[in-house]
Amino acid sequence: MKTSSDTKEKILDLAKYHLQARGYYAFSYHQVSSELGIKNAAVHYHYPTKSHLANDVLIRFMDWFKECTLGPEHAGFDPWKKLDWLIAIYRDNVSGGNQMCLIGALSSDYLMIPDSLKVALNDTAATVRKWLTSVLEEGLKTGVFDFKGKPSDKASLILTSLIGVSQVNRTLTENAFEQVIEQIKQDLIR
Amino acid sequence: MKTSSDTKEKILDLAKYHLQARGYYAFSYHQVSSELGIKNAAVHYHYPTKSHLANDVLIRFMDWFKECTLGPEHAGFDPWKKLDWLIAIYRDNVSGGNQMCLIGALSSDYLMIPDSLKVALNDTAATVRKWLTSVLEEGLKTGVFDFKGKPSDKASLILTSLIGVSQVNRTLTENAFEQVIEQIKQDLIR
DNA sequence: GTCTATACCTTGATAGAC
DNA sequence: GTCTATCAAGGTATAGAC
Repeated sequence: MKTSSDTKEKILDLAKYHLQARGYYAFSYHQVSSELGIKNAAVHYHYPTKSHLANDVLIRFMDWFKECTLGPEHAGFDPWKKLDWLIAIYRDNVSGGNQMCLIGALSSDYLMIPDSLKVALNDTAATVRKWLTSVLEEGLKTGVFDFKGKPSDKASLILTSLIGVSQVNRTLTENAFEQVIEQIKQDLIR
Repeated sequence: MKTSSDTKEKILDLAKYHLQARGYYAFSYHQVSSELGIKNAAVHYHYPTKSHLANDVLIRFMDWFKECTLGPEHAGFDPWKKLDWLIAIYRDNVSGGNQMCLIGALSSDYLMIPDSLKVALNDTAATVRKWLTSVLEEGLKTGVFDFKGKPSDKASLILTSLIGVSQVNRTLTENAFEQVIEQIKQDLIR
């Protein structure tokens, strides 16, 4: 059965890709519509404005993130495995067509996005950071991680380096991403 | 004496500001010209295309960076002071109107910038990373820093987190920048 | 060195036919 | 749900007067 939401989902997928490849401002309806074989007006039918579209991309990601991290599978993960799960998301971004982090891609155009989108962006960033903080706290308590400083600060450091490296991976060096991952892990053991 | 390069310099200053505030793609000649009280055609006289302008902003930054780090003043700095000098650059970006790192701002539009600009961007990123690596090596040797892993990996981690946090400082939390700085320092001592 | 004027393109978005 | 047609806005860039 081909439902009406079929195209809507495909639009979200493509929009997410192009948002992460080019950022909010440079991303356009034309990119999405042409790759889908439809006209830009058809995209406007599903998502009246650009900010609606970006907002739904963000909300869908946040829902997915929450579903994963709160789900039964994650409950069985130890802190290292949870961290690796997060890293894998970013590695997929980087290797799958040099994409940036969704949060970073929208943040880099922060001055140009509407306020409503900023709210969703702040929510998403807070959700990820909060989860990572709890993972670090758990690892510290169970002794599998060993580091100085506050878990919340450590979470900010790890998250910003992941965001940063997926932004400049194309610029920095051949293999900046794996270098950063290696160092993140080195700084979690003693 | 008012030289011809007076306006040219002002254009570079403004272009740098707007590049770091909005990224390459969203930044425009109009922003620069209007704030300077001239027309966009006058800017084109000094810098024929957008990529010429961005290129010169980048080159000027790289020259300044090299001049500082190779100059006599820096020779007297210990590794902590050198690191603080780099951090201060980023802190100025963030506090001076929520600007991003110049490298990060251009990297986020990497798919849209011309190849010639990519070269200058890669050069600049390599220059900074190389310098930071040498600072970390020096600190490790003299015993003022203590960390696991390779200095070059550590340099990539620190640099990407600085780039990342100046990108998402406006998104993440109230004081993400100082949190990240605090953790970077915690991870350099034992 | 700066101006006016203009050419040309791409966007986001809307109206209305099918 | 998708189309054609169209619009206004804003961008890069050039030509030529002053």
